[in-house]
Amino acid sequence: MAGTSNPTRERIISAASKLFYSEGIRAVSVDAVAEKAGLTKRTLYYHFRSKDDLIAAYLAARDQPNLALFKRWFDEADGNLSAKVRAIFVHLARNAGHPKWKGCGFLRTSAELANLPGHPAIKIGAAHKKKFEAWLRVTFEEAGIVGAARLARQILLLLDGSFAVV
Amino acid sequence: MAGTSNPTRERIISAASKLFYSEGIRAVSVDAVAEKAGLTKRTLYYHFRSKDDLIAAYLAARDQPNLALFKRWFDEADGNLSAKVRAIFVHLARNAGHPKWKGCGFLRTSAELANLPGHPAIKIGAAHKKKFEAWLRVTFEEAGIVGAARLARQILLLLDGSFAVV
DNA sequence: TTGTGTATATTCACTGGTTAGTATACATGG
DNA sequence: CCATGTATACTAACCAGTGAATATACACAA
Repeated sequence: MAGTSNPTRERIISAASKLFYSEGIRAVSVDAVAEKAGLTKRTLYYHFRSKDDLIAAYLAARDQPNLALFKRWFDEADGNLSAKVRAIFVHLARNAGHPKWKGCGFLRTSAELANLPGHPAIKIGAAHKKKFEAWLRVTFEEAGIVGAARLARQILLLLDGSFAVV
Repeated sequence: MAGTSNPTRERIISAASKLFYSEGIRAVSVDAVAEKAGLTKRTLYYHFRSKDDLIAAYLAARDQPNLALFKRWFDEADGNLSAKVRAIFVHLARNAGHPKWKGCGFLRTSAELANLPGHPAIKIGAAHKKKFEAWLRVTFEEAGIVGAARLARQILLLLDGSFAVV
């Protein structure tokens, strides 16, 4: 049931994650994911109904860790609120210098699936963004910032811009 | 020779433009482009060496008109420099409301081709961005803005953020 | 004017390879 | 014996790119 961590399933998601992120979703075949995970495509299809399901699971698995990472960057930064927000961008810039950096997985996925507006993966990406924006807004509100919602929105805009590659 | 406008070639690019932008590059087959252009795939391959060539031509064809549009939005806006910059974002926001809006074609293309770093289309996209940033910088410099380059860079960042979909 | 050659442009039919997804059988532990 | 999980081997579709033939147009010689 929900929450039951299935090691095989997680191994598949982990393999998919690496391949989908570095190569792109449409460029990676289900066979390639299965091979990377060390099992057969048929086994993969036992754990996932379809490739679309796998894509959705890939993004869903990135959701929490990604948010947690951002929050950690924020929390662990010294200084006032402004410095903490800046810390997120600084860390991001550092990551972007890494050769494996390929931009935001959520943004890239939604770019690839732009012709499938109802795709579950796109909904997951949108929800991810909304969660982060909401967290920012609440954080600003608790700090007594006026126009917290507006500021959160602007920061998200800048963040998406930073995420853009090329 | 260069500059010789070939109507068939342009018809193909026009068809490719519509399909690539609305559906995504990898989701659109060469056959589909040929059919949309009202000719055979083989004819398409007479005018373009490969699909990659066609992709590059698609982006190259978007380069000048896109820049011209942004400049026009800027030039035709009333008010001071700040208002003129804001006009770009206002127009963009209006476009983004249109149902056909799918974000920035250059960004989306480079997202789809992220696994092919040397692809000519990616270079065209990068050059497009650089051109616009350079134009912004020169415009700011002529207006006597201090830190024109820095400001141009920041605006581009915001712009990319605005372009992001989802 | 007529015939002929040549470059441009277009088509039909095909190949070789890849892909998402499946039918079926085999294992293994409770 | 049965549920869970895994593998082999397949299908049906799709797709980028090609070989070979054909049509059109224009230049130039007879």
